[in-house]
Amino acid sequence: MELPSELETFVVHFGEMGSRWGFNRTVGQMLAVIVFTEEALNADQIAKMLSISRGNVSMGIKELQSWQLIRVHHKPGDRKDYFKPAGTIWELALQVLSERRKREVDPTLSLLRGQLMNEPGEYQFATERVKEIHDLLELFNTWFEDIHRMNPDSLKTLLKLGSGVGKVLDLKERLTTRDKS
Amino acid sequence: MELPSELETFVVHFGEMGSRWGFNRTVGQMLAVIVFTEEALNADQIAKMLSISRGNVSMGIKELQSWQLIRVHHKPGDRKDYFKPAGTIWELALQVLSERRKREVDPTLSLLRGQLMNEPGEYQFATERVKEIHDLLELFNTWFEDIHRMNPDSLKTLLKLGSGVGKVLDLKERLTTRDKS
DNA sequence: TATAATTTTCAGAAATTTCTGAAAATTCAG
DNA sequence: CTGAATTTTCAGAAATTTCTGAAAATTATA
Repeated sequence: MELPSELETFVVHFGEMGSRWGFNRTVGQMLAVIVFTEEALNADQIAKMLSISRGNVSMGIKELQSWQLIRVHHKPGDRKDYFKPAGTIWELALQVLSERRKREVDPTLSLLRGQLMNEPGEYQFATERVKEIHDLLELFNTWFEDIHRMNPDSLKTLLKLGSGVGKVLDLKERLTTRDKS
Repeated sequence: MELPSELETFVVHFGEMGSRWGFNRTVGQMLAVIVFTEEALNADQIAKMLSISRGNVSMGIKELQSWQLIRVHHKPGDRKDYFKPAGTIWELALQVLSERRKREVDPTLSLLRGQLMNEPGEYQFATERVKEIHDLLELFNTWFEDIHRMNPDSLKTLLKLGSGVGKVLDLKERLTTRDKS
């Protein structure tokens, strides 16, 4: 199992990108070979394709599993673990977003929450900023949770509509605010 | 200008977070002191508050400016540069998202685009994945661009609605598809 | 249970990133 | 212009992250 040179560009690139997503270059490359290869791959194959040590692959696999991006498969009569993507491209993308939200937003949110509990109000200016950030993240969080539950097709429709949703909202407004006028 | 110990927790925390957003710990801490402090700060004050070198502050400022997160101010009779956040918390958050999109999505998109041009179709499986990722990112990109233009209030409304939008869409569907039936 | 196959761990090495601080460059007032 | 104030640069040092590979642990087979 060689890394086809046609794929090399992608693998290298997704390595670079991976490091922006919260895991390191090698882990990004591992994800790339797993996603772009049709058959499931075992650890030795991955090590060989990327010219990295077996131990490194083991750690990378653990990382990708903690992100729930890959899944283990077994072949009859073979004791090795084989790995495949944990879903379609669409599902993987949502999963990356979801994990990043968890790692980037949640810890901040709980810190801010805690602080707003105590905060006796001495640093008024700072406290106001804390409140603003808190509300923003909370809003984002519930929105994302909500969105994440939608089935892919509705979600795609929604994305395609973009800010066009604004217009639909106006429409809804006109239709549902009889009580207000 | 001392760093009030009440703020230390936040500054440290936003340092950690900063490194998840694409800049390093120190740059994250610099952003935090600038955002949480009411008066504009100069480079020496920032260096002192965070106990880092003057040179480091200079580099951090450049970074934060490249992200368009801070802005320089001047005081009459004072030649130093003073820095303030480049907008409200809401605007800063959008700006961070916007820059991240630019740095994480755009490069991948152009690589994929280029590849789909050439690609004579030898690695069918991989090519399909390339196409899927390409379409997904393209969809996300236009959606974000669209959304980014909305004024904060409409955007807030939209976020609050969350997947409730789905219901509104159904409503719209029923109201606008007379032509189809 | 013994042993062969496989995976995981982790100490130290290698690579990368970040930081310092002195020197160079820039800016501005007189 | 001159020179003091300020900012920027960047080589090397320090800190951090990632990687290797051999040993330990685990798992499955016979």
